[in-house]
Amino acid sequence: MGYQTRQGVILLDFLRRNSGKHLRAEDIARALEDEGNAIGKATVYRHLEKLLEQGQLRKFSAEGESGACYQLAEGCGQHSHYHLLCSRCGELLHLECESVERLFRHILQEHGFVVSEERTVLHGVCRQCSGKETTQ
Amino acid sequence: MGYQTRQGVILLDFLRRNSGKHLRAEDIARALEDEGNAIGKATVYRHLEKLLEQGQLRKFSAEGESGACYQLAEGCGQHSHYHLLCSRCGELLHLECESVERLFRHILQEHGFVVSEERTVLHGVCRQCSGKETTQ
DNA sequence: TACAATATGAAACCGGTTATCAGTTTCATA
DNA sequence: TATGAAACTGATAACCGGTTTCATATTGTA
Repeated sequence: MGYQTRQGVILLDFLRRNSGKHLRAEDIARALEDEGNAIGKATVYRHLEKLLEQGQLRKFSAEGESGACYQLAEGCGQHSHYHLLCSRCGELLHLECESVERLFRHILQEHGFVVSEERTVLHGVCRQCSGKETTQ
Repeated sequence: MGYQTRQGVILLDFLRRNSGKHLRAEDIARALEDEGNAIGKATVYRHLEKLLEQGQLRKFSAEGESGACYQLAEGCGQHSHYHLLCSRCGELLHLECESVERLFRHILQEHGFVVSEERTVLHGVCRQCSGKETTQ
């Protein structure tokens, strides 16, 4: 269950070379095509799905934008930290905070749910953006 | 700007009778049809949109969920609730928990980030699934 | 009542994502 | 090497939540 394939390698390599960016499936497919390593759309989605299941990838949907964004979850050092995604500017912030850990422990103990810090992204608006015009 | 219409009344009445539930547009349309008060899909969406603008309704659109769900915002004293998504079984759980609210307040005060409970989903593994074989 | 403003709903459309399925690739074994 | 079963691929079609269109119907006021 899990052969190594040309496409899988190409895709993972691409994600690594572009870690830090927010990639939409569509963009990935097109970029690979431009590089001369076209991979079928369906295959791209399948690999992204697999990486998600393995927790190697994060998926989130930016407000207003159509379609989900993906970002490799690798690295991310030793200390546990949490992710905050600003819906306005798209910035993914890292948060190290004892309170978050405490909450997740609480949810585990009181509600029986194991929160995966790797996969979880808190959505909202960052300090800079909430300072600006709150339009809309 | 804003005639009172049969459909508007029916929809709001339905929402009131079902406040507390998570309603997806699709479900609303079907339920009304079953009650013999069918309203066109487009009209349902239009009314939901209007209620949202007026702040009478809250919309939860989170990844992992298929389609947005709506809930009347009336009362205001009402508890917020949060979403837990189990990566194993795909179940979307609703959590009402003072601790979560406290954390979000903390993140706002200490880290300047406004967390959107509407869009945030905590990913992880639910009680049932973590009981079973941890396979994979 | 008359009529302009507004609302309705069937159907077409949209764009991201998923399912289908015949053909291809991988890899352990012979 | 050669084989074959399991796994993977990819073009395409289907799906799905949501939006737009537009001819028709309803509302409220003058």
